Amino acid sequence: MDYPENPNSNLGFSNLTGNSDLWSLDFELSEYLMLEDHHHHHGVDQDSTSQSMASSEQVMGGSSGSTGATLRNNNIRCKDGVKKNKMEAGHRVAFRTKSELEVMDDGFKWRKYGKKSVKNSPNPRNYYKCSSGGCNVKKRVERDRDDSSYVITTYEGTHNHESPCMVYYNQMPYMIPNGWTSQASSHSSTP
DNA sequence: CGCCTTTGACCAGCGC
DNA sequence: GCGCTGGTCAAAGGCG
Repeated sequence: MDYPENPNSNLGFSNLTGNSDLWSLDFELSEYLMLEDHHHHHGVDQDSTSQSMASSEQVMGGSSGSTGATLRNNNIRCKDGVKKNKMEAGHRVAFRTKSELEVMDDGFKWRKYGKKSVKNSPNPRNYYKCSSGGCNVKKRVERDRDDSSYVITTYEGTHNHESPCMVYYNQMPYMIPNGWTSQASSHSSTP
């Protein structure tokens, strides 16, 4: 496993191509959100994070406007925002995708640790955490309360390890749908 | 046998 | 201070 050093591999969900069936079903990126004080300018920076969402913009731009991305433009808002500074551990990104499956394989392995129902929403919210030891990345998945066909996924934190199964295609990280199962227990770094 | 989901309890922050 | 809401824990069970 000798992958080139790629700084933006922390995101994990960088590029979604039509390979993964799960995402390509109705994958349609209506909206992305970046919280934290990580204010980015409009398409100026070539930062790793912006690169990932740049590819996201391609998806949302390329898809037909049937969904009306701006329709729900103010639907999702950073309500929690930066109320607390304790979680400076990483960035926070929220995606709103159209999919029947709420659990999308982004190349990482997650362990569910909680489920709560949100007020004013008929659908519960699921809390996941990265299974890798020492990795504190958390993920929050809920369905849009207006359109239950949409799924809002919020990533929080930065992975301190590579994606269990990621192949680098040209310059872009490229994800394989579900192949990580075979090498889940490669090494245990925690004594 | 190990890892994962489930589910209620617990806790902390905020508003009133 | 109390209640609400959201986030996490942890025990117990399930599945490969």
